[in-house]
Amino acid sequence: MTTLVWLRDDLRLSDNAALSAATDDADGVVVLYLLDEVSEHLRPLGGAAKWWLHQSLRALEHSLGQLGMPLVLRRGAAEEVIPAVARECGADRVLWNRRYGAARDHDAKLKTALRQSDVVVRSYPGDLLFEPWTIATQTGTPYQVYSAFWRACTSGHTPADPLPAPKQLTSVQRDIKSESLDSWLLTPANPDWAAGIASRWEPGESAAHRTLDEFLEDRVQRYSRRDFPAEDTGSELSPHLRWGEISPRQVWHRTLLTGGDVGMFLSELGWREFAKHTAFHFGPLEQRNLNARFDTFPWLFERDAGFDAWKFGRTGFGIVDAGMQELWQTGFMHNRVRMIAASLLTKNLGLDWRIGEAWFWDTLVDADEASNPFNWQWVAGCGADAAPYFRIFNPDLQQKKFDPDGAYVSKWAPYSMTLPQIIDLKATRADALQAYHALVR
DNA sequence: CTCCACTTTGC
DNA sequence: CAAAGTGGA
Repeated sequence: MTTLVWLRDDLRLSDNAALSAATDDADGVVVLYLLDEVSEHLRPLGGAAKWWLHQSLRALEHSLGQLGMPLVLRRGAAEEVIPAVARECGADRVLWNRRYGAARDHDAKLKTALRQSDVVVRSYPGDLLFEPWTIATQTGTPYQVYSAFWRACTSGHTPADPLPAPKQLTSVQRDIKSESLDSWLLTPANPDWAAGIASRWEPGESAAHRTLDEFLEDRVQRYSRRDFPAEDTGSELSPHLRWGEISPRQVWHRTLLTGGDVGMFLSELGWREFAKHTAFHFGPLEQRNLNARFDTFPWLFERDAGFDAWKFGRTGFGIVDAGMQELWQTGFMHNRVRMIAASLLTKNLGLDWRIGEAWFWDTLVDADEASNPFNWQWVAGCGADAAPYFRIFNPDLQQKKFDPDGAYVSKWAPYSMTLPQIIDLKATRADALQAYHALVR
């Protein structure tokens, strides 16, 4: 028996069910990563995500290499390339870990096609704590409210124990054709805008675990201060989770082992879970409003001067400008600052949330198919939330509250203090309230 | 059916 | 302290 393991959003060796299942194969294993930029309905990766992917594949190549296992790189449509590679290496078994977004239609089709040509196909739990179909209300419908969702997850379910990394894998004897990672041009060359990203982040499985260790050693106990962006209490795990360099099950169990006041952190893992379950049931989330009532909402869809100012942190609202600079320079923005920046775009500038979501998609190293549009919709008011339409952040007040000594603003956008504010908060707030009110009336 | 609870915020 | 609508048991 020869096994093809197809890695996707699971660029790790430990807690990788598909990879572990291949260890019993003595004839040989082929491990493949496929860059699929042609299949329909797959969202093209943003620039920052591509940068991360490149580094993460390098790290994966290295750790597989220590097991004597090459990483085969291919490009093309999964429905063509996977069967072709299976034929090339004489694989009679193909294994992968599940995806829960738009790609799962392709996976399902491929599974059927491979089985028709007598290839054994098995899929395993992917990058979630719980399979989406196992969490439902008493009437069997998906949850639409976070608190009830998370309550249901945490009472009555326990995430599976993580699997250890395989100790050995038998590589197939023959040479399987592989493309060169550099030829994919995932990292920018001219100009190299990724320097700031590279100095903040280290992709790869071992860095992911180091990041978790450092967080659990100390910052997790200050996590109640997570709303203060200058205090660096975040876990910094989001991009590692995005690429599956670490699994949420590993994070969950290691965190509980640490003990202490970890509930608040775990519930952030819960938000990630909720976004992904919501995308599974109702996605894709990046185009349609979850709440269809908002389909007639008069958001502007113009990438105008206001949008340009927002993009590059020149709005004159310090905390927003600082966040946008942090994003542009390092591929990341603090969670609360994301909410404030998104609120300014959707409520005060009156722009369509999809415009802001697309910018985040291109610039965030943790840009996630579910979390990113889910959270934008939450702020815009059309998402999975029973909150009132009049929840509009005031960036000046938010700054006073969460960056009281101005440390965050002076770190990222000290120039902002002298800029004029591009809109009048009071007037635009009133406009937004009126538009939202017209919708619910 | 009724009742609780809701990543709130701004004033 | 009020703004308000609804998911979920």
